[in-house]
Amino acid sequence: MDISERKKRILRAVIEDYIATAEPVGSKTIAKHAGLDISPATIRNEMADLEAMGLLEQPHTSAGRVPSPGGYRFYVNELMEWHRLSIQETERLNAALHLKAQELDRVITEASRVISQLTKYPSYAISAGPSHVTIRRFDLLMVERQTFIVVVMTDTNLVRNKLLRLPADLSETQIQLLNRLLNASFTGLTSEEITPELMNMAKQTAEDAYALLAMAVSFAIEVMKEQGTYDVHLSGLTRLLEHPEYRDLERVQPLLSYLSEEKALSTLPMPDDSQVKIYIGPENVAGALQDTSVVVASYDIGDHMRGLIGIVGPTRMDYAKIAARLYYFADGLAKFLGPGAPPPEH
Amino acid sequence: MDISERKKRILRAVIEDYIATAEPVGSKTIAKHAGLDISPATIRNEMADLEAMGLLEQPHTSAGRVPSPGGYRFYVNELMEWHRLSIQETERLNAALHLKAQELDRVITEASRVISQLTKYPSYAISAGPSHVTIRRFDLLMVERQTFIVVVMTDTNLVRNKLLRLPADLSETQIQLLNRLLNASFTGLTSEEITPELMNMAKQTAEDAYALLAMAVSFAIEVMKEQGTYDVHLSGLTRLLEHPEYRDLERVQPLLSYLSEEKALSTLPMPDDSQVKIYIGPENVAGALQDTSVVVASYDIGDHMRGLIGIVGPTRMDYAKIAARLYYFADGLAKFLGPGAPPPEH
DNA sequence: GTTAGCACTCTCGCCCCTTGAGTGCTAAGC
DNA sequence: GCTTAGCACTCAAGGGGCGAGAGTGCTAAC
Repeated sequence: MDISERKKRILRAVIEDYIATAEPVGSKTIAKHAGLDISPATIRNEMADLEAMGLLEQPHTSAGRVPSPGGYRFYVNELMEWHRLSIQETERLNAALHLKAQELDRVITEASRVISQLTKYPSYAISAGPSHVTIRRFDLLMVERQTFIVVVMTDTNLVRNKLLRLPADLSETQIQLLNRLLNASFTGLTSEEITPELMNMAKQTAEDAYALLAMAVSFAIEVMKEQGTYDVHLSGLTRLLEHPEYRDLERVQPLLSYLSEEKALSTLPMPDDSQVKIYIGPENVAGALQDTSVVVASYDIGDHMRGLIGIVGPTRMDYAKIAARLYYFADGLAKFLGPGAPPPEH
Repeated sequence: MDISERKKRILRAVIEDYIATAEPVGSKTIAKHAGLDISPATIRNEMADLEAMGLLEQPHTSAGRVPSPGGYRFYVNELMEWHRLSIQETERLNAALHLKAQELDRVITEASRVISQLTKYPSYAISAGPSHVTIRRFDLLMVERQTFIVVVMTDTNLVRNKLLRLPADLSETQIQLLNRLLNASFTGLTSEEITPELMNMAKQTAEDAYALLAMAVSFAIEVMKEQGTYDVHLSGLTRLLEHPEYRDLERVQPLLSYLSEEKALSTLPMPDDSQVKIYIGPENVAGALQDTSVVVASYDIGDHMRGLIGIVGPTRMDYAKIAARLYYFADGLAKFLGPGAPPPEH
């Protein structure tokens, strides 16, 4: 976009003032801004130009100017200085990152809660599993007659178990045999690779105990599928109400309802490249997000797994600060969960 | 309370009309009620009496009457006819109860979601674990050098596992020994009964492998503790906004914020006797619930475990219908999860 | 190209008025 | 002595009018 230096400075002043106050910004306010030695009238002319370019908007004739989504976009792309976290801020974030070593989904939940608290916006967190999980190891345990435990471990080091009951009396030897069969035939395969033919072959070998084997395998498939799917979590929904743009019930309700729907969460932006992405107003696909912005950071947690953590808020938000915090936080999470991470403590 | 038959009929008419319309009820409206052949003037006199008794209230001088919390209480205790579910309703509830056989906490979540949908109020569900869980069985599996899986099964038939890494090279024989030791010494004990002395004794026996044993035991304790604690879940928070009493943001916000706090959920009513309990307005202890009512049903799910499922809404609610639905639903959940329940399907 | 001046526009808050619903009281009726 | 018609009174809600204030666009001078 071809735009004079002065216009840029004015645009930036308008946006930053509006971010801070939530009130339309007039020419006089900008004129008072240090560093800009021009009269309100000149600024008015410039602002009219900026409006014509689609970077500013007027709520009504006699109000000040407000940034348009396009204006925010231009600001984010070209004008914004990436916020440098203060020492206090990094300390707060570090403290928040001291999550207890727990199951992955607990970490996700907790991270989301914390980010929501720090940013004052609702936050969502997603852990996207790897696309190709395989089972690394099976263990079949007999608890008592007709009661068994199957334990599977994936190549992503996840261990899951299930209690099985079935009306079949099997000997210890049969169990051991079955165990060996499972480990020989069904490890290292993705769920798609476990075909009916394969199952049939197994049936030949372990006729008596086939029911148990089938249950163990279908549990394994379930675990692999579960790993591959997204796990989304949302926190701090009602923080929306703390922001002036949502003082009006008519305006919040659709957004609240949208965000409380489980399935809606999966329509939230989920970028799979870069580190911090910003979606401003109509850049969002979901209809209910047309007046909101989403800032989301993604991070690598090793083993082909990725995580996302983001926030949802009004288009008027301090993108610089929010993006910096998310970036830092995601980075911390990556270190905490990622490839080189230390084993969980006890 | 000593109160004439006619007053009762008027009170009931007021309450039921108010429940249906959410508007203060005037004497004329009541007079038109079939079955009451008295003039508005007489009704006005009676209503003034009912107000003096604290059963009705007037929002302002020239408005109709509105039930007070005490009025609702009297209605619930003495006037209300328990709603009989229609065939359609039981069918809807039955359909909703067809939950997939899954982990307990998934069932809880799902049940809460469904009840919220059916009642149009936010719903909470709690599974209260038994107070004395013990471990029934340990299994220690070696995955590879320095990597182990510990599997524990409680007397409530819950199976949990954890992946352990520790810098100790143990032989298969050692593992088996440890396994036997664990099963001999640490099964059948509650977490309190696992004393430092007991641990010390174990240390003597299994010196080399003590670190692994200690980790297995502390995991077991963790699992027992987890079982004993409450697990609370809330669904459909934003449904509050669908009700006219919450059209005002000032009024909803505190309630929404209260209910979105994780820890606040544990201050929700959790009766441990009877089957359906109703808490009206100020009968709730929590400050944020002074203007809301809570209806909660409890049910037995065997093994000394209990579940609760309840809803939160304005004091103006159709107690008869809501209570009947919760009762039916809780009953269904008890059958589904309870002592005589069939084993999970596959 | 910049700026002072000015008329114009539009929102917001305020006051006032009307309307309508509902009450309590009084006096008459059964 | 209870019931009821009649009536004056009260109060919330909605609508119109008005002034203040903020900000604009245009014009003309610098």
